[in-house]
Amino acid sequence: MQYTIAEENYIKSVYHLQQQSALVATNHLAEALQTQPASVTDMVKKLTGKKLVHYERYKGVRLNAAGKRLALQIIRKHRLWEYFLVNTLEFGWDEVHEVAEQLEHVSSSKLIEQLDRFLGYPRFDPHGDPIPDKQGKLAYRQRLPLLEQPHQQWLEITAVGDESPALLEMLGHHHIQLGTRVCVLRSFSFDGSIEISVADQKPVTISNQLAKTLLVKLIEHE
Amino acid sequence: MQYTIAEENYIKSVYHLQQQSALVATNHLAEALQTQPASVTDMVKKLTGKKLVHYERYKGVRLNAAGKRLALQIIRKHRLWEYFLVNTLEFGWDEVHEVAEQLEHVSSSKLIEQLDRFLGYPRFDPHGDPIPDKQGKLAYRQRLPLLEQPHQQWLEITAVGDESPALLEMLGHHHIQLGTRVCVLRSFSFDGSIEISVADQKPVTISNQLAKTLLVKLIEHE
DNA sequence: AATAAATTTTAGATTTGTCTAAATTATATT
DNA sequence: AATATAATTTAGACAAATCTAAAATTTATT
Repeated sequence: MQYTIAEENYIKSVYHLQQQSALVATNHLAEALQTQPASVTDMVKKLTGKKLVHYERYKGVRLNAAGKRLALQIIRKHRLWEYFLVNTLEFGWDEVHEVAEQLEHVSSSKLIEQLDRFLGYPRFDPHGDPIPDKQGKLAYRQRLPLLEQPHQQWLEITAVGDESPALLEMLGHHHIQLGTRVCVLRSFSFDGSIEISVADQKPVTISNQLAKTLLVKLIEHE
Repeated sequence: MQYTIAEENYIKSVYHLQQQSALVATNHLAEALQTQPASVTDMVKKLTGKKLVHYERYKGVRLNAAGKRLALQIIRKHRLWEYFLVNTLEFGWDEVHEVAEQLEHVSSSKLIEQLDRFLGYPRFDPHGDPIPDKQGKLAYRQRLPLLEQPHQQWLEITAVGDESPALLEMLGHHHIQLGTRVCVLRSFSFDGSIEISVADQKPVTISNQLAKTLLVKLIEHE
């Protein structure tokens, strides 16, 4: 079956909001989709009719198995396009979201399979989020807030919490990218900032806010 | 200004139909767009309001300067995507139209400029049709029906008259592609078929229909 | 437990793009 | 030139996706 762009956007939003709370509230969806709660109620009824979500009046929505499958397909397309835009067309991080938002609704399974192949079956998008494979499987990788990591332990940046130009600028300034290795040296109680080593550069201090936005994995031994 | 997908499709159709007759009839547009004449009248009025076409009741439509500019932008996107699908993602000729039809409506000037750059600024799409440049300029290349060419003259296939799987199969059989060199040896009055040399292969006979569909340019001397 | 506040749904309207059927205008035929 | 035929437009309706305002339900507060 084919779905409209509006339907696909709702399904994707429900998927993302479900990560936080199993039942998604009408107002949350409305906020995420920049629309009115009344519109959400209407659409949710339609999606219920199409057997993509489970819905109870005044309670909330959640995806059923078919909805989850669809959501993962859309997210797969979105993230593959983001990877393409950054790695093939040399877009910046912060410029890809809007465009991928449009490209994700192009429907052609051959297109997406060939794109995946061309890109070399990447498993993570430019923000470190996993790209679902053809079956909807997500690769796992630790994503722990840098802020809360033990000191004197080498870590690798695996993802970023947002995709704003402001964050990209900040990271450029500190020569930090996905894959960069860092090590927490100490934390300052005054403002919650921390001092870190970045690869083999001399130590720098980064704000609490930045340290919360950067996600890392522990480097075991190597 | 941003246009809807429906508006863009109308503009593109008017552009193509204008190649045949300066004023485009309501019924022709309806046929091309697989819709009802009444719907065409409605939309044409809207496009008139948006200052993209000139329209006179019961007479017909034609694009004005702004409409032509828009049409060329859409065609540029369509053909660049077709080129991408064939040359980068290894689609067959006959599989690209539908997908390009969707991709052409993705709106991001950066996307299309970067795609153009990545592809090496191609000037012709996989069917031999010219790709408008950023300014809407079309490269010129002869496209003469192979059927009507003088004998004993080397020719190069520059374009094909349709993009059906059937034609692609036929060309594969004869080892003919865009760029292939051919030479007309003789014509048969019985069924209008012609005998040709294909590159350095031994001569073959092709149907009148095929000879009308293949477009060529004369090879001057070389 | 009663009531106030917040959330959600319903009812009715709007816009976009389409449709059918009827009316109008242009073109072709006798 | 009159009339038949074809093409086009108008009028009125419909589905999708949205909106506002009012009603219903749930949750929080006293």
